[in-house]
Amino acid sequence: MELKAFQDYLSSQKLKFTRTRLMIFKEIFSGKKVHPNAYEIHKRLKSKGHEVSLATIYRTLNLLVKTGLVSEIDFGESHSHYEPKISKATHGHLVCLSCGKVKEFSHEKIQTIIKNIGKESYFKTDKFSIQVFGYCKDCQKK
Amino acid sequence: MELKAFQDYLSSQKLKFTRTRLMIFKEIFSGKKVHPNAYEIHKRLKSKGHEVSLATIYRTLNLLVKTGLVSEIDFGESHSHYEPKISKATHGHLVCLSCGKVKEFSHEKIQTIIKNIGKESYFKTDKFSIQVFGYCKDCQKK
DNA sequence: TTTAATGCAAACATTTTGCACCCTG
DNA sequence: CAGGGTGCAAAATGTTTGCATTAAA
Repeated sequence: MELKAFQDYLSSQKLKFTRTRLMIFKEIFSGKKVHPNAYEIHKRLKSKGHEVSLATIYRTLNLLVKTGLVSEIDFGESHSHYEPKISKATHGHLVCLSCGKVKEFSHEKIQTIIKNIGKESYFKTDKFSIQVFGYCKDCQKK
Repeated sequence: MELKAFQDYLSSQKLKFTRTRLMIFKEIFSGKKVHPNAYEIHKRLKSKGHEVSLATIYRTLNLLVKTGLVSEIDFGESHSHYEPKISKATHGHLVCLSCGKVKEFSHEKIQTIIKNIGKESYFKTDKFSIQVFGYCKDCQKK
């Protein structure tokens, strides 16, 4: 599982597996379908009585992104959000322009198409991100 | 053409069509396949002898985005890039992780697929963006 | 006990804003 | 000439970094 991979990465780099890193890791891999930003992680940990500085949260997030276990995503705001890269199938996000809610979707066909587009341009595709902006079911009513 | 649309928007909002706004507009719609950020626009204008403050550039960019004539795009950096929304066909970007070069691609099939994904979720799609990251032909050689 | 991790505050980078003065309509 | 536009500097945001202290291994 992912925690093991994180620990392995840390020891391979002679880095330390600390309580703080574990808490941040858990907060992202908590299973809830959320895409927290650094501040939200900070807030959630605080509400559980864990005072972790924002600086450390940013440092750990960068570490997790480097390991490849976490993706940094952009919802058109001025800050980044983070999500576990558990689902092997690449997925995109439906972002509601009214309430900000985010819903994931996945579609293998798109993945195939994009790989082919890359090939046509002699471009070696590493990863891709799709953000779809619009209005969710609830907000359309208003 | 787009300049007319910009002028119409300005007068409809009782805003003014100034020399500065025209220069910024031209810099984005210059026809070159570039996706400048605010600072690059500033630099390019300066090199032509036009001293425009960054604040004004940002204000004008926000205005152009609001009119719908310009799109704000994100290449995974800490700042936004801007491009004219001329091409009716939605397109994505191939962003080289090594040299930063950006190449556009378009694919109607993806557009159709995404519209359908929206429908399945009762999500009213407004716009979407696809960024593909990888390595361009030249950088693969290194 | 050695080396990395953390918190804090300061530094940074990008973008926005308040205000005095300037220019367009 | 009235009301919006602009430049400037300061503020606001989000993120990173230097350094002294703390804690893994």
